[in-house]
Amino acid sequence: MKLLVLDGNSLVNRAFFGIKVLTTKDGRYTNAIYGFQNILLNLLSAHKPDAVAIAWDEKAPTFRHTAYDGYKATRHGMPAELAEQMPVLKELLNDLGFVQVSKPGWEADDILGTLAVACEKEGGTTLLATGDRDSLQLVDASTTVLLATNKETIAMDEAAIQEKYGVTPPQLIEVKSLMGDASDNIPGVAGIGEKTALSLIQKFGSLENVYQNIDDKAIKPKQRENLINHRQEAELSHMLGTIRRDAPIDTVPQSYLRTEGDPAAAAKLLADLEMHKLVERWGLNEASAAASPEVPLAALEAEPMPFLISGRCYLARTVQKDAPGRWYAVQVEPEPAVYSLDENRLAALLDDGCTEVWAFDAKPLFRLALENGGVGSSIRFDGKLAAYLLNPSASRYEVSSLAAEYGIAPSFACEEYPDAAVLPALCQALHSHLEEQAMLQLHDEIELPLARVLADMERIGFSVDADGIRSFGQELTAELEQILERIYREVGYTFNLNSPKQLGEALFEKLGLPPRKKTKSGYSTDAETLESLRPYSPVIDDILQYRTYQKLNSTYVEGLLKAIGPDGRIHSTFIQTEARTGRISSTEPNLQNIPIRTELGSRLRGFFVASEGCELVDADYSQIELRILAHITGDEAMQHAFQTGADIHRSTAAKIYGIPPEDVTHDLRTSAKAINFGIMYGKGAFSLSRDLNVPVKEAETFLKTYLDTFPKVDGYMKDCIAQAKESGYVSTLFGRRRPLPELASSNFQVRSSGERMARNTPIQGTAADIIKLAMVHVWQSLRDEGLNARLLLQVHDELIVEAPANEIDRVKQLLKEKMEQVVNYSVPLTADVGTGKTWLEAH
DNA sequence: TGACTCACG
DNA sequence: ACGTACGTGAGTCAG
Repeated sequence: MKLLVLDGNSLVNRAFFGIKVLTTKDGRYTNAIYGFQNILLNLLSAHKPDAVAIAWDEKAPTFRHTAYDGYKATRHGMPAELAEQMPVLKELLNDLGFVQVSKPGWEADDILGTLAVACEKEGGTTLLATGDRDSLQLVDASTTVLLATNKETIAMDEAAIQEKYGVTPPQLIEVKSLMGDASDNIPGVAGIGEKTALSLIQKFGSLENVYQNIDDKAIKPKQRENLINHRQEAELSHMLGTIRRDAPIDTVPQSYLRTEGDPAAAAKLLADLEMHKLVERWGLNEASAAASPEVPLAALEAEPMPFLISGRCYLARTVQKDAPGRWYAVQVEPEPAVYSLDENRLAALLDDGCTEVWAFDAKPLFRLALENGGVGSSIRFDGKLAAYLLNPSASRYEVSSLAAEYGIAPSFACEEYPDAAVLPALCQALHSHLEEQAMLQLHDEIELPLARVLADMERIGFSVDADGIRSFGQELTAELEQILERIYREVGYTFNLNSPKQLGEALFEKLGLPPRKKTKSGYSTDAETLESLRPYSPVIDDILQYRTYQKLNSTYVEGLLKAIGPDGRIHSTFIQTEARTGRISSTEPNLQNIPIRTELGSRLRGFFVASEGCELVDADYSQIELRILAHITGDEAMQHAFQTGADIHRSTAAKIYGIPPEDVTHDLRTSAKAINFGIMYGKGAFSLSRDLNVPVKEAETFLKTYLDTFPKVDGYMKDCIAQAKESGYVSTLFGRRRPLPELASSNFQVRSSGERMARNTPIQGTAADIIKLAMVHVWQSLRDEGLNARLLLQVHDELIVEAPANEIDRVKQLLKEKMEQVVNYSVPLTADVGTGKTWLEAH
């Protein structure tokens, strides 16, 4: 018999603190329930026990508590977010057929100890799963502790404990009675820590024997004094630290065999907790199907589409790793049918004029249509975009998991395309949710048409001067070699400069520079740290320069060269369902972070060029986020500055200091600029003071003056957070939502972060909405006017168009007009337009 | 795979 | 007292 015993309280704590935020749609916390199941499932599959017992602490007072009042007095109560999950978890485990055990006055680890003894008596073995090192004392020939750490689970048997601590498992009690345990309020002997305690027990074997040999010369005089003075505490600690093995519980190992439980109830509960994947992992699929009302199943096999569908059809692609899957079409009326589709049929369907296409992931369909001379005019709905709008925080959007999430049951069976059976109902559910949440317009007028624009941008690509990039790379490589040689000479040995760990050792150990910040794994060596070390050694300048050059060379020169297609152009992928604020992102390669802030880096933009006979037209919004802030808050002073075309940072500085704008010095303007941006992100006095190089006190006053000067900004931010706490989400001016479960956290850090997201998302998100809508308008106008100019790239507040020479003037005008007129707010939007042969010139 | 660093808005 | 600015993606190291 192999018995697995879980220390429920210890593991649920690990699960709770290990997973940041996880809630159901209506705001119930589920992270501990989820994490605990993960741990349990992993244990089951790794160790395949015959029986499982899950042990829980019962509420205080515990047995050992009564013996010593200080015991556990300092242990924090369970956070409310965890406490609310406990009864649900216990119910779930019960439904899953696990036996749970607890006893008033006894702790989970006493139950662990008791069961280990019981199992051994029967000739079995026991695995004790816990996150608490205390339980290591229970290890013996038939008992192994599976110690869950932050990273992994380590199996600790007698040999492992001997190797790690140099003592036997029972001797760990002796060690602890000397060193104590602050978290458990076990006093130990003052002045004796882990090192001393271990070496004493290694030498003398037990607490008692230490006192028997108290005059031994191995014990230092000071330690001897402490030992003698605190003998009582040591003996008390010994009692407190000994896990009991006689808890009055059922000690027949067979009692812990897993029962059938109530699979239907478990499936229902998991569905309610929105943990649809876990239904499958627990093997409850049939139970959940049985629990749902019977549906007549029409068995269908996919067949090649014999004719054009007229009416509505649903399109999706099979999910497979690292490759695009196969497209299939689902028809509901007049009879359910599933068809496999080749590209020709697909392209025909997308513009046939008598079919309405509801797709899941429309962008590749738009691309296919565009490649075949169409525009995808039949595409009306995209389930993936809908799912993103409904919850932009998900990490992926897939038909199967969304169907489970939205409670969709298969309406027929299709072996070849299992998702086909839920696709129509899923799309309909997503559509009605969008409607309920007033986001249908966002889908119809922004996201779906934008998918077509992005498909076109990906298809067209951005022409680059490959030779130029290569020779720039050679310059960098040559320079890098020299810098590297100098650095090695100055440090005195060669090492891997790309390794922050090795660099830290070189700087702070070999050269003895003063360390500043610490990271989780050693010394911090980021640019800010290095900057502050510049006065100490000339090597710092070289390292900073190396970093800059290395970044340019590996990420940009090498990265971009790899991405050039056979047509000499770079075709990035734009992801519309990634950013939680509503922005789009760019990958493989990322064209939204090409350097510009330094002269050297910006040279790369010179290699992004217009094709033969064309020029680039670049337009970027001026201060779009601050303008949105001015509009959204209704602050008259800020609005006035934008309405009169003033320099916003100068005018902010003038208002704050009560001086005429012309008296604003460069430094004052810089501070105003920092605070203007800081406000939107929820920056505090601490970091503002660091940015501006002034004392925190001064930054505090400055911040307060700002908020007094712009009271509506202050009011807006407060309202924004209060409203978000009330509703659980924030919205942009276009109605795009972002749920913020972090706001309900009792953890200061998590909650504060949620509050900053609540301040920033409406602004960043509204800006994203605006430029997205502008892109749709620009793309459509270029088409309508029969121009050959093409949108190439969006960089959050900037659009880049490639236009034939004869279209330049019209395109400049069109871009500016469409971008500025996309909304009519209380402050004007302005776009600055430039042209040139390269991106560097045009911007 | 996660941590670190750094490029952009 | 907490820890200290929002949102991204990519290259590199090290366990």
